[in-house]
Amino acid sequence: MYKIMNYKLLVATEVAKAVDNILSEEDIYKKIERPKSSDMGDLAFPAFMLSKSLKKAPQEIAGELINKIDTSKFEKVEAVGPYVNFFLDKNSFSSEVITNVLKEENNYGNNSDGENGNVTIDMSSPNIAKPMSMGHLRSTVIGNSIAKILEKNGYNPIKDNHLGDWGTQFGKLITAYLKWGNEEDVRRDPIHYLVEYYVKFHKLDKEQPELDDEARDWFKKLENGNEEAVRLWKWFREVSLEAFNETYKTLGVDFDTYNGEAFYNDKLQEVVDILKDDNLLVESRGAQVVNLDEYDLNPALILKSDGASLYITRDIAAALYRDRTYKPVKNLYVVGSEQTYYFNQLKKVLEKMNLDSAKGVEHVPFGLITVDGKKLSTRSGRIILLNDVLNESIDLAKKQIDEKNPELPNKDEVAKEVGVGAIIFGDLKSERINNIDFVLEDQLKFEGETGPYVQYARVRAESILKKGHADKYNFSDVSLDNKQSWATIKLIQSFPDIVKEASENLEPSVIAKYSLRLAKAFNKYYANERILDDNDELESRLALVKSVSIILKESLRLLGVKSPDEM
RNA sequence: GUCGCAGUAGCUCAGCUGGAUAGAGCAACGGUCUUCUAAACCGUAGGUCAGGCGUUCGAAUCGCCUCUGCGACACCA
Repeated sequence: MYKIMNYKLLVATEVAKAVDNILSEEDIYKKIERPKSSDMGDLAFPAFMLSKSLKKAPQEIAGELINKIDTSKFEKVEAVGPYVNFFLDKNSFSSEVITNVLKEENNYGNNSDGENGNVTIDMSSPNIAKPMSMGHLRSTVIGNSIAKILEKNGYNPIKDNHLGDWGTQFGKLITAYLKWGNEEDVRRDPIHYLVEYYVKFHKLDKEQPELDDEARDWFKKLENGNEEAVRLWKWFREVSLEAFNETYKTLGVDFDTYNGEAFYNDKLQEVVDILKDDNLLVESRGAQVVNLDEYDLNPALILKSDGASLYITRDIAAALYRDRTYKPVKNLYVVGSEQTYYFNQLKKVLEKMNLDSAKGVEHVPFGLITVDGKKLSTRSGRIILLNDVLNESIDLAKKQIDEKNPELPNKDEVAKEVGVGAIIFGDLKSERINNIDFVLEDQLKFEGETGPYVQYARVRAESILKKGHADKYNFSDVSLDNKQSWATIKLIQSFPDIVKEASENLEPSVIAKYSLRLAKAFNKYYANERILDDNDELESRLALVKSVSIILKESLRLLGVKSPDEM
């Protein structure tokens, strides 16, 4: 593989030599920083830490250092106050970076840190017979992006949709359906009608408590494998999943497994047995619990006092199953931050069980979505339907296309890519832990720091490449030596670091923010430089444009956002 | 009450895990399309980094305290 030069290391080596190794190369390397402004150079060494051992002012040290440092490998080295600023050789740096990108193409930035280790990702997890809301969007889109980021870092992600497809609500649903339901309606619009029945049930059961008895009875039948109950359950599950898959298709997300809660039904007894054998299970207030006092946590309830299992029982079964099936190096749960406490408990229980993958269990929390500062809930009717938001965004994108580029061939396809891209990007661009107070107009923005902004930057790049017949060049001799392109090139060079950072922090926003920076730098370049001018550097400029296009597309791909060639 | 997360421009957020004059986008105001797609670019204005104390040569960043908001605190998921 083409090995790109590590410029930071180069600086560290030169500084270490110049200070006669008073500080180790490693220590210096860690302290090297990137100046905010490019007229202060490309890399800088702050001389503060030398002032104690040399007993001199850092300004003085910086001034002396520039005379000792071998400057031949740099364009310029200068002392500014307490800093030694290094200016890289633009020509060779640019040439090296761009040649590398064009060679690697969308593999640029790949690394093998993950050593092909399996990573299970518990994500999305909508409830059967309920609509997907904006809350599900977050888990889906964050999980999807993390999977792609991990893959680029050499891991093998396994996306598991942990469907909410079991529980007492199915007793209610079956009861309601048999009383008021209609097969044709459910076929036509499953979620809509199933929710309607469910809501009706909840309205009436206050005055008709016999409904609850009936529901309980149906759930019991379902658990015991009653044919009618199982048939209906399977059917509800199937039609719901079809509706979900429609949404997933729109979002461009797929899964490796759909092991919902029901999948673990026959695996719960073993969990209880194992906990008993390990003497971890104790009785408390009539329930079976795992004590977690030593971690300052409340006990984890494994079985209710009536003997029924709980959510954590299934999660333990799931962790056990994943442990055996995949031997994961990480087992991630992309679930809202309100469940942090719960996941602390889960992890500790798994550790007490000595599960190999317990150390790799990690909750990947994200902030709450609220409306007017209040939590969403199906019951209160404060809910935002994901499909509605996506459709509105797609419609708006369509309008924009009709206005700005009416001749565009595949308008509907592009409107979808832009509209959906705006929603996904909007969700991923800020740190996932931040809460989001939902305002529709905020979501439907296509200008400024948005997905469409990044898409548009690449569209411009593609347009130039087409007009300049870029495919006839082989870009063998790239040389760019001007100020306009410099910011863009430095960003391109940093992409592999960004990919690592995103992976280490499990943070898609790192990629999103990077893509904005690159798009912005490119737009600026585009505005100030005539790329298609026929002169010496034409080929090199096209090579740069091509590199930008490759990386913008790859960045968006890592976020799960499509990148149209025209818009 | 205890624990967790957060508090940076009118609004939404960055600030590279301690460094140079705190940065973007939106909104406001002004400028730029006979030339590569104006979903863009340029400019103006906007700050007690919630408050306090401490560590340090140096703090928006680390520690402690206070205030404010949100969330979680065993038979829901």
